[in-house]
Amino acid sequence: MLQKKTKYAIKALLALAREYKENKPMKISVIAEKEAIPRKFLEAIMLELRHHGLVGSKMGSTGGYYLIKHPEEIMLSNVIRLTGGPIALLPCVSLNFYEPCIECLNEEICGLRNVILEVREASIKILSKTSLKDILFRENKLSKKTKALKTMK
Amino acid sequence: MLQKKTKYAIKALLALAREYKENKPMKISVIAEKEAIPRKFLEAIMLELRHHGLVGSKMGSTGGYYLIKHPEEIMLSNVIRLTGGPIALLPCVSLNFYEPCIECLNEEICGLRNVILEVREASIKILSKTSLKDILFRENKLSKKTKALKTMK
DNA sequence: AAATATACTACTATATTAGTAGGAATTAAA
DNA sequence: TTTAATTCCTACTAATATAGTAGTATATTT
Ligand code: FES
Ligand code: FES
Repeated sequence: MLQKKTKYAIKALLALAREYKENKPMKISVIAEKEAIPRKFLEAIMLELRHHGLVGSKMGSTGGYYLIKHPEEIMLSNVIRLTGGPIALLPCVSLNFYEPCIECLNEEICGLRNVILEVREASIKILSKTSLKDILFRENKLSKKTKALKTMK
Repeated sequence: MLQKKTKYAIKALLALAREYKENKPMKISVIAEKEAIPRKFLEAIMLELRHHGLVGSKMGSTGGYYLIKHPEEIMLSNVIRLTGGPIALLPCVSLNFYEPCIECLNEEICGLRNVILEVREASIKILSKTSLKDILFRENKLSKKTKALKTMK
């Protein structure tokens, strides 16, 4: 499971992406309210995202956060990894959180690892081609669909 | 990430599967040593697997555990779920550990959920078609392959 | 009866996650 | 230049989950 931190980060970035054209900073308090994220916690998360170069910030009374890259350049796999979420199901197949399996003497011939590797590849394939923009696009598509369904009733 | 408990469970079941033809019980102490699993912990895990009907047991001096189903009938997705490991990356897309996302007012139009759903489906697809027997088969294939590579040198 | 297994309950220790408190530094506007 | 509003940063705390252990009861074979 992804941590809440990761989920909050994604939602916060989506909030920024929705108003990206203007590229003016959005306040933490605004993001927090829009996305229902604990304010202080979000503060810590945004700071971390800035340290990783995903967002920029402006201090002072007209300050806030803004995306540094374009919404179509920020991939889900990226955000997950930056916020500390391993995608792999086992440490022995994780690129960024690798640890050997002490019980398995030989990784190369481990059948379990081999399957889990396949799962990771399938997951990464999706997550690394899905950008913030793609998610917003899905949002639109989904809300149109449900609206259409409702009028049909 | 999968819990150690889940990984241990899979490895223990694989140990039973390797000698399945005989279908005679294998002692916890033997499994624990073969797979390098803490003995007492494995005891608790095997007990749980038995309660879930995956293995049977025999008490007494010639006792131990044995598979109840055939190795090709026990799917990885099954073991993961029984030992408490959610496969989904978010609770809102988990079949067995479902919880609504309080911050997302409407699940149906949540773009993030939509992507994570796809990831889950891709993972399940692999995990639910891979049985213990399949893993053993991979083991064989992999060890033949690495052997061949070594002789080439 | 002795030896040897599993069955079961109830802990403990450790690590991780989620979140908070409080103040320093910065900026803009009055 | 003061004030208000914001991010920046360090250092906590609380809650939860994971990993693993202890000890004893119960069953089975010899
Ligand atoms: S090497 Fe990781 S499960 Fe075997
Ligand atoms: S409903 Fe779960 S992330 Fe939106």
